[in-house]
Amino acid sequence: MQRIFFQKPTLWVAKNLLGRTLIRRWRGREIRASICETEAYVGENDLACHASKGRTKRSEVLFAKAGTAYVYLIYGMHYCFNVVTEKSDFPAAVLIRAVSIDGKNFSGPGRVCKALHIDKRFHGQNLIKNKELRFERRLGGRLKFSQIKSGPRIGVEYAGAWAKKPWRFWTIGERSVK
DNA sequence: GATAAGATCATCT
DNA sequence: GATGATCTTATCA
Repeated sequence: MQRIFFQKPTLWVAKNLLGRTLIRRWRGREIRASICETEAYVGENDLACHASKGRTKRSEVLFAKAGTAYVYLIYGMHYCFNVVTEKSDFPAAVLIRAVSIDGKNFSGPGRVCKALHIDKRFHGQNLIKNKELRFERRLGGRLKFSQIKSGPRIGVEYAGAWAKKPWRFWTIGERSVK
């Protein structure tokens, strides 16, 4: 996929990633994961976004070029995989929350990373031309708008009004709620 | 089935 | 020293 895709508005990217395939080359195999749930984190004003505290060592990568991987560890044991969006120096990203592999559902950022063997080695890597981890161009037509649902993001209650924004997107039939 | 607790650490204050 | 963009397991009903 081209960088220009990720340079578009984050909410657009989050929606348009649904139904696309993420391909992970691992030990000579190709793991094909269809994306079924995403979340958008947009800018320093978004209190749920890690960049809301400014440009720090942790959030630095969010300011990088669109198409860069943002991977971090949470709760001491789970990795979360994001793709940086929009223009450089504007901190925004899309979190991959759930994928489907061989018909099996992996819901939750931690499980997605486990299934795809993603860890902090990918942090800061450019995914536009990456052999180990890349997005496939869509094969069929684009997902119908009616197949996409949205709702508030998960686990960000502390973000006040920002927590209520319907910036989580999932495909119908794949909802993975807690 | 539902809810609660425990794990465990990089990053920020 | 506190705290998460969480998941698994245990303990209830």
